[in-house]
Amino acid sequence: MQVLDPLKRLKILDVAAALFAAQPFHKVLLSDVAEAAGVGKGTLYVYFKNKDDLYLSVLYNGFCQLIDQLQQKVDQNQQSPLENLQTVVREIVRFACQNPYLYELMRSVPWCQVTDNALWNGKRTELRALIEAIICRGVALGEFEDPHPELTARFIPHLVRSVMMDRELSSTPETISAHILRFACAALVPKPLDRM
Amino acid sequence: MQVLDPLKRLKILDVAAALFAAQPFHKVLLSDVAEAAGVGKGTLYVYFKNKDDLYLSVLYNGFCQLIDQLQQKVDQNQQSPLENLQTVVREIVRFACQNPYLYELMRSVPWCQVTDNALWNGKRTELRALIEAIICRGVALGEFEDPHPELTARFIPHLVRSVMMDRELSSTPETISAHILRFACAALVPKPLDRM
Amino acid sequence: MQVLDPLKRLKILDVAAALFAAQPFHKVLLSDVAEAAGVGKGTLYVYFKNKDDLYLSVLYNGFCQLIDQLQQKVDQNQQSPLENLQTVVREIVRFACQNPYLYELMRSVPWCQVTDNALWNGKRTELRALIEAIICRGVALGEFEDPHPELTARFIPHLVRSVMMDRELSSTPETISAHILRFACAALVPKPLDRM
Amino acid sequence: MQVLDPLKRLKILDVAAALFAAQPFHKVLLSDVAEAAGVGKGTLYVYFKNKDDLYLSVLYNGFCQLIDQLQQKVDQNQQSPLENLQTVVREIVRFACQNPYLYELMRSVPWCQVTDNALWNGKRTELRALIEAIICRGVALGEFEDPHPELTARFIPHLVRSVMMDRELSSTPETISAHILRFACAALVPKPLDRM
DNA sequence: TATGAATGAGGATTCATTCAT
DNA sequence: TATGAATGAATCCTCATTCAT
Repeated sequence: MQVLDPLKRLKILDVAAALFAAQPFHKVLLSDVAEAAGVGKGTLYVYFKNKDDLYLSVLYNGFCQLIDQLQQKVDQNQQSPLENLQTVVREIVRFACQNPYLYELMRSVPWCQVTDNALWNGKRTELRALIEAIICRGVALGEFEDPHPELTARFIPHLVRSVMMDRELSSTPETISAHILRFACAALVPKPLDRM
Repeated sequence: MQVLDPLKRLKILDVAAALFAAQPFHKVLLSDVAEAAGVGKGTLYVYFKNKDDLYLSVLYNGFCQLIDQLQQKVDQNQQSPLENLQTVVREIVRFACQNPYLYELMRSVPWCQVTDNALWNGKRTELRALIEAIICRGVALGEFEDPHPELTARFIPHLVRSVMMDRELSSTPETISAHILRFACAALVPKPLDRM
Repeated sequence: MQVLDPLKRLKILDVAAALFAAQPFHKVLLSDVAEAAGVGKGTLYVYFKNKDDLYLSVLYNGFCQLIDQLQQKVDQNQQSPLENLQTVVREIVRFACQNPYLYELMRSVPWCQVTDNALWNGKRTELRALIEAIICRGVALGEFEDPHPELTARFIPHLVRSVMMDRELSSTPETISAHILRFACAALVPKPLDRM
Repeated sequence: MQVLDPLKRLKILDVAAALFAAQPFHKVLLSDVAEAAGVGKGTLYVYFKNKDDLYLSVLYNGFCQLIDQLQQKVDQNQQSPLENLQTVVREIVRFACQNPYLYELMRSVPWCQVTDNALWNGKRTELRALIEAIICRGVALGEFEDPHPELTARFIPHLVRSVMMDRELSSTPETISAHILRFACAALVPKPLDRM
């Protein structure tokens, strides 16, 4: 869809993200979204097919942002797999702290049946692949040891979420990152003597 | 609330769990719940105050079931913390496999603002406490090593969910339990040489 | 569709017929229909799928009524084809005068795409067939003379409509019937001898 | 209203006639009209006050066209009332075959309450008057016999429409004209002597 | 107690119309 | 003049909830 004013579209996505994450879908009124975005109710329908489409676009947009940021950070500087992993965890935690609502939203498989569901799953896979690639590289270089990198790759984002879910903790991003990393590295980094 | 037919109540909770887990709250119609449970729409209001109450009861019921099963298994036989942890993980995985909808549902922070929200959250805390207690006991006995048992306790249920979420893997409960345990133990069980 | 209270359904159809005929479709508000029928807005949706369905049901209902009345009158008493034709014209005029709105509505092929469109066309055909049968019987008995009974059959209802359309005439039903009959008989009844 | 590009105005009227005739008023979107006419939505408001005005203009335009053609043909050559009637019927049928949508549209009483409704209805009256005049002249000359010329005048256009409405017949304009004329003349032309 | 017909507040969506360009 | 993005009033429709039976 050729979009008229991309900035207006982003503005809408932005305020919608905050609203959708703060309340369940059915409590978010499009009139609230419109008002918060400073546009008319009808304008929402110029940029999005309907409420479901808006919701989905919010999720997709957030996903893309996160992956782009990760990819950029990982590609940017030549780092070891361990450093990469640290970077990824820190970035995810940072993103989750900055966009707690959005990150929580991204948890679930979207229930709206849209035509480009494939596109969607593609992004999901992309994130997993990005993490898995780091682990695999680590295994190849002998830095990591992991019989199931694809499982571990799935764990990482969930570990972040598990901590984010209970906001009353008010742990700092650093504490969270550190604990997750400790957790992940314990499983990945081979030790002089085997255990278990 | 003194209820006349506890079995009918459970039947309703059961089908509601399946429906709530498969779709977001607002797509679950009470008429669907009633039909699936084989009762009249009005009957739902005999057993539950309203839709929010039904939703919350489903969650509460789920936590009670899971915790009861866990507590029973843990108390039952005198075991070491490590064995306890293994038991807990296996039981959670088993529960999640048997009640995939319910377990998936239990993930979320409840957004309904009802009076007995606290009661509800109490159960979630209870589950965490149960796991945390095992870890703390392990630390006390020198079997485990963990600077943040309360964080680790939060991780466990989410690790299970992270694997459950992608059903296409078709991993067996055993595989899942094993990988999660490997992961958790790596972080908890001290090794001859420290790292990090 | 098994209908709950057939009388309520008829009541709704009745007031809806008046409203739909007095104004174009888009000016008829369902809230007006509900109020006029003395029921809640939601009740309309218990008896009809949506606004289009209600509109269509009004038309269909009117059609059925008219045809039933005609069939009854024609079957009732043993009459000659000419007498039958007179009866039919008088009945149509009477119906049109009693239900001017409804009759005007029935003019057009319904534009709502409904599943039982066939059912609909069936009724339309039924009316034509009823009239055509009378003409054909007349031709067979030598009372009428008509190379195209199927065309003539189509004319009759339109002749009525043509007169009904301009209400300011305030001709009596009798005048209208008489003129239409004179018109039709002139074309149908063979003459060496004058008639009427 | 002084209009800059009369051809663009006609183009709009043309496509609007087709759309209005094919669907009820409320299903015709101005965006559809604009697109079909190859102009911008705003342009419609340059040539017409609003949607109602466009609709009315379509009808008015149609009547003007038809009446102009008829008047011209009737005035053109000195003819007997019977010949005039034949000309009129043939011309109406021709017009209806060439502008089936427009003609079908002209059937209805206009429901828009606009100020120049009168102007509009005047044109309809004009058409009736034109036909009535022919019949009256015939009666005056003793060629016709009709107690209610004003009723008969109303019949003619509707007879045409009644045949046009069912396109599956695929009768030629000639067949249609012939049957209508047979019908009309039967009622109008006095006989001891055979007619046509 | 169990029911489901009736309800109407609430919210998504449409589309004629405007106006800055 | 021509445009089409933006608008919001208008209205259809949903669905949780009630209550007479």
